[in-house]
Amino acid sequence: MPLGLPVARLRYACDEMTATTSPSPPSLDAYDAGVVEAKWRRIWAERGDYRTDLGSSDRHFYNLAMFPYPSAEGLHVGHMVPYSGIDIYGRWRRLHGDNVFQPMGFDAFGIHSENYALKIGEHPAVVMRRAVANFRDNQLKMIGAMFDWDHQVNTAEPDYYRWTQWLFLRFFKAGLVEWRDGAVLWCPSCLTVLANEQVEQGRCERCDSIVENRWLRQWWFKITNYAQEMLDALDTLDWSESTKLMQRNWIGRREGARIVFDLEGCERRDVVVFTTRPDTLFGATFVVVAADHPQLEEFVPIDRRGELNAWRNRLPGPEAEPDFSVGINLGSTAIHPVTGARLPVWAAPYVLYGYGTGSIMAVPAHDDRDHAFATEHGLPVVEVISGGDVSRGAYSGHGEMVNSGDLDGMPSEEGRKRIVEMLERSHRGEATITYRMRDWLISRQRYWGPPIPIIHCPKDGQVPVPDDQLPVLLPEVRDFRPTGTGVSPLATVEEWVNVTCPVCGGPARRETDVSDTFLDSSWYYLRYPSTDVDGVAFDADRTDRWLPVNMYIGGNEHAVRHLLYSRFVMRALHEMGLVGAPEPFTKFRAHGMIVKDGAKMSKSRGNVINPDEYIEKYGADTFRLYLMFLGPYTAGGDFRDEGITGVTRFLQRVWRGTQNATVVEGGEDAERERRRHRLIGAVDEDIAELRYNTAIALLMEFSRELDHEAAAGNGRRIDAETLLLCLAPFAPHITEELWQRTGHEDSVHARGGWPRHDPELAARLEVEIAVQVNGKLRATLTVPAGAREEDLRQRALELPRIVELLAGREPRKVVAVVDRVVNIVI
RNA sequence: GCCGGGGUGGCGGAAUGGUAGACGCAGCGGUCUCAAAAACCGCCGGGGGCAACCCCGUGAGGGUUCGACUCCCUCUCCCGGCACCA
Repeated sequence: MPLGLPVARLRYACDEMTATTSPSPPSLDAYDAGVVEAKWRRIWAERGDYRTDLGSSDRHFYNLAMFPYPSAEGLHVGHMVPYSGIDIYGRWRRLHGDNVFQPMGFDAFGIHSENYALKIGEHPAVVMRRAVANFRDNQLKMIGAMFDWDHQVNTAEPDYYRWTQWLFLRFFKAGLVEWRDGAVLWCPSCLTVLANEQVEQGRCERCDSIVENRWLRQWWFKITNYAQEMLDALDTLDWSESTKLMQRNWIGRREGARIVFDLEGCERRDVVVFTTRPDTLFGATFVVVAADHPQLEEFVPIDRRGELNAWRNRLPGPEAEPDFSVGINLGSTAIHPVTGARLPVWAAPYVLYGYGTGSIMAVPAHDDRDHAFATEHGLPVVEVISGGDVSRGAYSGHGEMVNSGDLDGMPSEEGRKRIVEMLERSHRGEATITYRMRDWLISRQRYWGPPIPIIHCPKDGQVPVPDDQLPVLLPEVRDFRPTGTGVSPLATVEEWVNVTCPVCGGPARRETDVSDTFLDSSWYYLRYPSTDVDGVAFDADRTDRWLPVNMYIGGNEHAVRHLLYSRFVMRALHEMGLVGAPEPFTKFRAHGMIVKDGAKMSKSRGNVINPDEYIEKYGADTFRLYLMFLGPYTAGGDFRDEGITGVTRFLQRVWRGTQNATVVEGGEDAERERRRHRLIGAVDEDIAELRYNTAIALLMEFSRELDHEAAAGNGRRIDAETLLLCLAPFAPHITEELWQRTGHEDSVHARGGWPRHDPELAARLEVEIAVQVNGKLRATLTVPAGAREEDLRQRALELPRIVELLAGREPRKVVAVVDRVVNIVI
């Protein structure tokens, strides 16, 4: 970098600094993170510093990170990111005066724990209790977060799942639960059904087995009732845009039309199709019904049913790559609703029963899949929108209509409206909206979950277990292995299954499926504030006071499932009048994922980094700071520990600098006050935006300057205090110790303790202006802040270097920007 | 394939359209020391020059602008999500 006089001066100043820098006074003992951290964790716990008064009407702030799924492996480094991140945010809010509630719990039910228990041959309840104790006492408590352990939650304990069952019954009574047959995805290894969100590319997300299609009677939550509301409400939420976008895509709202085609040659009289492109109606050359359509037999002439069923039994599974050669001509005929043309009716797996109406009008000229299918089976392709070359492939853009009767020559966007109007007039169709999102399948044929609180009575049907008989305890069974027959292992516990019907008193059987783990976690944030209230899932007063959650941090891997289910549950409860707010999380930020060698950390990959050893070796403060300093909080990245010594040195400097900064009187120094106010303002802004890495960089810079000043004997006490307060959210133990050592009796984390920031005092008096010639830096200029453009121009043009470069030429133009730059164009 | 996000020193990363590389790691040089470690200080994108300085440089190419890492277009690679959704 081209540097002139200022550098020379800087060098000189530093040399001087070297001379005056002396080792720490002998009275200063060495910083021992282990001792300091243990001491303060003990004191905080004894004093109950972080027990929240939930009844108080103070400025409340509900600060939450997604709770962990306790597994035998323990928490890895990646888990510590959200917990450190939320704690920094919570401590910062507390310093700003909020009454912060920051609870923690355990998502302890579910297939993951159960699979592990099966593997090691222990009971899941035993494994779970051990894992929870390890997570809490050996790991979570070690990071020095201000979790309020008086309000922890464990979804696998009866005092929690009692209310999960209660919640199920509220939904049941509100008509939001259905027991119905449906095509479900079945994992042949986990031996249970999966929600479609739990299937990735045709494989089970837990065990990677190829999933199968099954037809089972199952419990469903009607989340699709809220598709539009949940989509609309996204606009009101302060969430990471990427997360909102994923939810929008998942909900998948599509505008289009339903169109009726009469049928001939089969039992069924007509078929309704859904299309997003009604403008292509004239290009429909055949109709396709989903291969998994439950009434497919009705679409085929009676004498061909055997053939159809034989074909159906040979279909490839759901994991197969799209194969457009698979299809069967059903032999019946569809009548085009406008032209009256006779179109063949086919069945194929490329059409899905679960979306739209389960049947389509195929327009091979303008849809890639229809084009591929038509090519495979020799079906006609008719172009109805110009703009592409339909002999080579489908053209799905817009254009001018052709081969469309009276509409020829019209832009297709316009034709779309005209065709819908035409269909509505003749009652052959209507404009409609369809969503990609499906209902939530919550049945699991497994053991380790809350039994669904329903009793099947031969006379009264599906009868809810009365509230006063909750919880339906999960029976202790010796053999909890999944059966693979489509029923849960609970079905083998005869004395548990056989009950009397609450309505008629006759013999009846319990529902033997348990509910999806995501149901447990869809309402845990409602439980935290009320864990100490008996007799209700969540106390109305507490809930109104504390919900919605003000800040929620978690991984984007839960962007659709957990966050969507939670929103649905909250919204439904709101509509039932049970909670005041329609949305559970006002603000949500996804943290970045820490990976190791480019892969997600997991035991199976053998790349798990255990945080315990780092905390043991460097201390929790250093570890927290290091994780936050790795990069932008919301970005994530590869875990390396090469840089951790930088943080160690930083804390050493803080330890030394703050204790040696003793100047109280005569420390009025306008320039240092300016620097101090700048620090407060900048750190404040950075924390608010979760820019923890840059906040730490500012603190490092400040601490080095303070350390130099302190070593020279003129470090200001007020600078030390400011540094400690601004650093406190990141490094809670060391700052508390130093706060005490520098003569304070209260806590550095006391509510409302954040240093006052005055933006005017933070403003710079002098600024350095870049002087460019044709956009290239040629000199700099130091001027009073706010100097006018005219003055900047004049001063710049007088600089010797600039005079030299101009060599007498007259500048064509001189651009000046206050406090920034002067650009001389020649 | 579609929808997002990104590509900046040896490395992690900073930069409201205005001095690219803050902060940190590693490296090099130094202070201290009998020595080493620790700690502290300095240097640290590439090239040229004795020096003053000059040229090049934010994935590639083009554009807008007095001025572009930042805005626009095309391409490319990486990461994430969705994926037979009509």
